[in-house]
Amino acid sequence: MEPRRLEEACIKCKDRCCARCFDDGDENIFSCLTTDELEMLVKEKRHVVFNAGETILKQNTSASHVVCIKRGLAKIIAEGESDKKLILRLVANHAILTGGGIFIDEIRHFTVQAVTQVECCFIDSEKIYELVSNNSRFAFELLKLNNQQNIQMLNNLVGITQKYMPGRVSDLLLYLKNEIFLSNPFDTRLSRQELADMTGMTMESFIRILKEFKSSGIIAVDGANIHVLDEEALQMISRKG
Amino acid sequence: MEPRRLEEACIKCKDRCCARCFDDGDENIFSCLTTDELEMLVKEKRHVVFNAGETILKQNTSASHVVCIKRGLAKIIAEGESDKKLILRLVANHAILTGGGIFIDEIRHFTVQAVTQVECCFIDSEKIYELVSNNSRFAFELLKLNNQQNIQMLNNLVGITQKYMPGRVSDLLLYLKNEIFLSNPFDTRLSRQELADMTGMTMESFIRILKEFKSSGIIAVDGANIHVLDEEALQMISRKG
DNA sequence: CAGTTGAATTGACATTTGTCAATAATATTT
DNA sequence: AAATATTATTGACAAATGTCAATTCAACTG
Repeated sequence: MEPRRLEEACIKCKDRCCARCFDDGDENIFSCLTTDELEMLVKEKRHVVFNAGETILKQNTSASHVVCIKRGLAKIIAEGESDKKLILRLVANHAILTGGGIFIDEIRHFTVQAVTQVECCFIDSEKIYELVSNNSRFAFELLKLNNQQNIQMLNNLVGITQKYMPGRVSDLLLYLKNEIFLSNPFDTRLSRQELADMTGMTMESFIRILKEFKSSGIIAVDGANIHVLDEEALQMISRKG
Repeated sequence: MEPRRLEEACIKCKDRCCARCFDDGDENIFSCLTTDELEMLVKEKRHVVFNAGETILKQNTSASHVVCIKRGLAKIIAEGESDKKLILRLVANHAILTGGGIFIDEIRHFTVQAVTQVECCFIDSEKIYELVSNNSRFAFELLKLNNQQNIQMLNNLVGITQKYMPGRVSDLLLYLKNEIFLSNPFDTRLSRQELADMTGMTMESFIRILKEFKSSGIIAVDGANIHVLDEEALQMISRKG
């Protein structure tokens, strides 16, 4: 199957692939929808595949759609002045991306870019509004999602402002291992620059910390493949700052 | 009138002081409530006055209530390891504080402390849940509020990670002038340490930048009183990083 | 009012982090 | 495989920021 490009309508979705996709898991904010609501949600959605490196959502564009990631890995980037970038977090499987400005200014406050090939659905924001209006459990779920992101960002903010680089790198490694890849030698698919952009430091500094960890026997590194050998140590370093 | 201390039930609220308070302004998330809903919300609330310096909400305690600030100024603090603090933002007049963990873990993710004397109301979280369930416009407003805080924190994160100290101090001064005090010579009521804690830098560094700005004629400083003389310059410094 | 306390300021210096340039490694193209 | 790009690594150095200690200033206490 060849990777397809932008904006192919999800014709094959007659099999309700999305409905099923949106169904599974307890974490799923769509699990509270009735079949009718799910049908409505899915009806006019657009199923799109992005190749690695492609931009899924662009910061500062208007936000008329919500995106659900069905497969693949993407990075959320806050673009600052000049060329500075901060990667806020990675998103995988069933993540929902509202662009940050939904309900307010309808502007996207960050860019989302595919790390691997990403299969996702574009859903009209109107549908989300409609669901919030008609299904209070859904509103609840959305609030929950929002708050989770808020807390994650708060922790990020505190970590980045209060920890030295080794602590931040530890946090990143633990995050990748335990929250994103869920396996131990894990293949980040990310360049050193991108990893550095997740910690708010320069690539060179990041590489140096990584090297220290490597020579201390805390991790093993082979290219983009990282193996955490001593998680305790990482946690210690994370705590110590 | 003597300042009163914790947890005085709002008996004098027979005059519906809060209903009125919660009524005014378009920004108010309660403006969409019916009279009945407002009565319900206000009925068992507790009206509390905190003196300057007192802790209104404490991080890591359980979050059974939402707090509405009716009068005064408070600071929102993320407490990190050791003694490090990061002041996330200031809240005044009609702010609603959910503690960050509402709908999720019911834990407060930050501390709120009174800067001036603060008059506020404690409302049972259950009531908020009830309103979200029954009034979709309210759910909407709450989502909006959440997203606003999210965006603000995002901007904060980007600023703190990507700007040098002069840029961060500029941002702080503009924030205080244009979003909190809304007047030009403004009296921060905050110590140098607190101002520094809003920018993620040490007090000494903060003082040095302030001194530079002062000797450049960009601001005039007299104790906690700050006068922005050249806002253009601040904006320039903010942009330049 | 003298004495005491805590905050604000300053200076000297150490540490952390970033910058720039060179080199090595890896991937991509021809 | 050679040539070319891109990415990763390293080193030397500069700049930004933090730390510590001394001093000044302002507010409060008795």
